[in-house]
Amino acid sequence: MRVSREQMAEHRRQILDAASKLFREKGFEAVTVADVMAAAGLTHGGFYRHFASKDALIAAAIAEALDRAAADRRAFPAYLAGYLSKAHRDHPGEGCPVAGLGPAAIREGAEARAAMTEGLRRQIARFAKEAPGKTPAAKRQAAIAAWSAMVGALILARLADDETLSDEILTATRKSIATRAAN
Amino acid sequence: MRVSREQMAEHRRQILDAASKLFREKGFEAVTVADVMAAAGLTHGGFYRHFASKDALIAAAIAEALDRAAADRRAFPAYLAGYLSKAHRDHPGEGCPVAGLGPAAIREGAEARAAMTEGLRRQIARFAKEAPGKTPAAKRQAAIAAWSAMVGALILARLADDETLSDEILTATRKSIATRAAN
DNA sequence: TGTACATCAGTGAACGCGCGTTCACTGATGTAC
DNA sequence: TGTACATCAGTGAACGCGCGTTCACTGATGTAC
Repeated sequence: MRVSREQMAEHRRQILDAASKLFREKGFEAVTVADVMAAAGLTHGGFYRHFASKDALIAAAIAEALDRAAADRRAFPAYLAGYLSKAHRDHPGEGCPVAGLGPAAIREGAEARAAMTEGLRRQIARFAKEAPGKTPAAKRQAAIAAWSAMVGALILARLADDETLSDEILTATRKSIATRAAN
Repeated sequence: MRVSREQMAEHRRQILDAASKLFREKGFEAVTVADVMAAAGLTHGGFYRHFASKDALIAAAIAEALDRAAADRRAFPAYLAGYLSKAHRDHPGEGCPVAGLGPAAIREGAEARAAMTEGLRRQIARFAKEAPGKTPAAKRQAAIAAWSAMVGALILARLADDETLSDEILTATRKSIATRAAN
């Protein structure tokens, strides 16, 4: 049955939230439209009143997750500690969309990649303000290297099936970046 | 029709090579068993004489690609330059299996993840020998941080749809690691 | 070494399941008067 | 403000395609004698 405009907008938000979380946890392909709708408390048939296709949902979910991540305003040291933490490693559903969705987004449509690229730009610009270095170029270089290492370490830590090694990857990269950032 | 034992072994190699390349290029899910067999010059029906399932092929292809990558014996500076190059970024099919298959392997079976973990260990141990640092622990920490940054930068460079930004990610991370390694 | 037979790698059609998408229908919302 | 009607968000069954897997068959390989 028909629902109010406010209700429909709320449903759209629920669908995006569910998709964004499920995609980060299981990947785009392993999550079905029916899974997303069920997680949002709806049935799958109504999906197409909100999105033109699953691909459109993927692009929208990426943009949504990146926007939310950009709202994080912590200073770099706190951000780094949270990023390379066990909690973040173990909860990709609520975690960084670049690490969680980025590798798969390489093969997604133009819209998805454009959103990701914009997310990268924002993150680099944000880190560059606090990065070590005498010139703006040096700061930017340090910001890029730090961000690469953070994303890489989180992915490798999630990949390692040995917890000791996984923890070591987080700790070593965290310390290495923190040491440089303190200069 | 039946083929000789040598021929069959050769076919198995061709299947693994084709799979390893196609998976890195398009991902595990976008590549079908029929795609792999066609790339190996065979028809799909014969696949199950070689592997028990597509999942078994995925695990075998990961192990195969990692073994081949481990055969690279270049010293760190040359390896780094090749790793964070445009050629490597633009040809994932022949590139690093950790960056190309690792993120997707997080959601694969235990065998695939175990092979990846072993690959990580080897790479870290290899880099640690040449890494900067006074103690073995410091060298190992530097090796982990460098490897994280390399994998992360390659993934981010492949993700960015703007070539200028993508090149910048490669160059900035390469310079940053090289500077540290020189200490 | 040659011959007869069993084995089995590879072929291509077929099967069956899962999933994205469509559709007829329901009934509450929104609007026109 | 109240009433009649049109709209349309959501439902759940159904469709159809793609893909992993199976299977009967072929004919060359490998083996027994």
